[in-house]
Amino acid sequence: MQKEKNAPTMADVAREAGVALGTVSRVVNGLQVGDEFKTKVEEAIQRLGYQYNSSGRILRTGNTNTIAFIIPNTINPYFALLVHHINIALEKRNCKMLLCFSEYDKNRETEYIQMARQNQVDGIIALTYNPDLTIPADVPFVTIDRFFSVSVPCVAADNFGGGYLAAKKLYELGCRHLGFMRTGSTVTNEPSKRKDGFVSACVEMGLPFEVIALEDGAPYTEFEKFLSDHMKNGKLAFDGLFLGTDMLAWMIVQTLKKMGLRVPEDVQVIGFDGIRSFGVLDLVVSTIVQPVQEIAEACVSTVLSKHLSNVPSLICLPVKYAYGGTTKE
Amino acid sequence: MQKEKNAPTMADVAREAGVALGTVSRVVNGLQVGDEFKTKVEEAIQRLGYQYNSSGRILRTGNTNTIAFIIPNTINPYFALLVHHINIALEKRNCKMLLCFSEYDKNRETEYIQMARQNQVDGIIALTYNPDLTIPADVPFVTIDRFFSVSVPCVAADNFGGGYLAAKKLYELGCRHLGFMRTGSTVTNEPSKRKDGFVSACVEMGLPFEVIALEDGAPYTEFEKFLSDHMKNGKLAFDGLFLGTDMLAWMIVQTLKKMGLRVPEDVQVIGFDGIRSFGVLDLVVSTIVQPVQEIAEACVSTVLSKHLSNVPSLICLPVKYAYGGTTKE
DNA sequence: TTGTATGCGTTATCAG
DNA sequence: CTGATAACGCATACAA
Repeated sequence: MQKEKNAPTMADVAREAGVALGTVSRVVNGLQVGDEFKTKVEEAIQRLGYQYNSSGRILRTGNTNTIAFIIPNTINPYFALLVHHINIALEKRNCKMLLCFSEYDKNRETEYIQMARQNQVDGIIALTYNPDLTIPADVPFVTIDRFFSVSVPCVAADNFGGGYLAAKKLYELGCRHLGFMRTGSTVTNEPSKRKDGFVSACVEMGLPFEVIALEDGAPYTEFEKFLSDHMKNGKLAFDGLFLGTDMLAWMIVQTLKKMGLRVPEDVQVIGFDGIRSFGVLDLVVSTIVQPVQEIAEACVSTVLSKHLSNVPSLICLPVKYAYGGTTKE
Repeated sequence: MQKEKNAPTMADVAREAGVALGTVSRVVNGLQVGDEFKTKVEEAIQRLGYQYNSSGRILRTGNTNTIAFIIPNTINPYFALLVHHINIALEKRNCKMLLCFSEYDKNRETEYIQMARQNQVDGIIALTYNPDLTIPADVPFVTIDRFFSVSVPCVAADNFGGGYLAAKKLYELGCRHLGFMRTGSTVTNEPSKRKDGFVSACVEMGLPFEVIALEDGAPYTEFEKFLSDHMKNGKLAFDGLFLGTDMLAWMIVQTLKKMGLRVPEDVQVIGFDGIRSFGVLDLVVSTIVQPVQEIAEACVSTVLSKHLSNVPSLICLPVKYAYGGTTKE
């Protein structure tokens, strides 16, 4: 494009219209210009097919109106949803999104942060599990689901409340022996609190419960073993299960069915996230729904706020329960 | 960031290191520099925390190493997969991706094309259903699944072959009365050929078949009506169904089950795309798998090829059948 | 090999 | 209200 057949510049337009360079700039930026001049310039722009060059503008103003968003990938439906809503929230504010896929890779994350700074982004939003990520001090930085320090705002769903709600809901639906299963990063992060809320509710209600928490990468067979270890005479010890994510919940439902158990008749299952099949159809399982849109809004408005100093360091947004076929209703 | 506390520039580094501006540039770009000078510069860069400013470089060189990718959204799992692989293919070539979500909106598409040009991108890859999109002549442009003209390369799966394969496969698996259902854009595009391939195979095999093709946005109830119209004494007229996409296939499977039919015992179902639940688990339905990675590779290598003139105008990549639980196997 | 100087396209500050 | 001109940060052709 511009590289081959060098594109017309403001100088070209000025020459074509018979006005000064500055006047063209003023027309392009919608500043006060005499009607006569304005039309002359606009006609010249049409004739030449002029398009303004953003690098010139950025170089001069230092303003990119761009936010980098660092996320593992877009394959995971929850991440896809997040990307979607972050983009909408940014567009609303006339901002572009520089999307960076970390693929859960530590080095990629730091490279992308560097790249973002080279591109003069106005801020960075990141969802990362990297325990020792160095956060640049000179660019507004907001994280999702992961608390670094009070100087780095973190936006997250009310994970504790969600866990609490799941246990309460299972009880309401008739469950009397609960189980929690999850796989997660070794780093303590906000989603870890799902367990805490669950345990807290169980203790409060005086319900028996068990917990199995595996590290990311642990073989799924360990969950299967956990379940079969709790089978007696074709009956599972649990009548209600809460899973760390919808994905795990979905996998567990398959496993339970293979074991000859009926969901939700024999075991009720609640996941976490609020994933729908194909992104738009029914919920995959009964679940605690993350307020993705609100999370995105909070991230964007926080990262763009002029004074990061008087912004809360942890923004915790309410979740809710939704029926998705794996509970009685 | 750089906006607040203006970041160090090459001039600052040069001053700090006691060398000339050009020397710093040469060090940064990895050109031949005397060892002594080189270390002096590198130390200065460290001390100042210098990061090069990409707008300066772009303005000077005209080279962005960026490709714009225009796609409806990231919610649809197939699009998510595409984004994933396009990004990988670009990274491999040291290119960045400028991701643009059209949300199926005509105006957004043209705006994004304009934006891409303003950002001096080296090329554009687009998946669009806009019938009358104006394709800029001065920037390499590659489309996915949609043929515009011989001067605009189009990359697509072998949709005709996929439809043909689906019909053949259903026959092999014992089906003797086939049905095809799809919903799609009114614009004739590559995916439209899925039907043609299917019909072609049916005719060739002398199999009875029926086709229902609705426009995008048509209510799903029309498909339900189509199915119930073909029920006689609790039996469906079809024993094999081929659907335009995995999403539709999945929905139809739910509907069939609600109608009291067993899949695959009573009706076998094949979809198109190759979607996995949560992006990484099992296939959602038996399906014709799109070669997403190859499509992404083809798009990227085509859009980056220096001489677009001697590039094929339609790149058609082979598909394959995969079992996903909705066929007998 | 290193230093110097110019220009990429734009905005902003001055004069007129 | 408009015209001329100086930066912005960088790569590079040319001079030393």
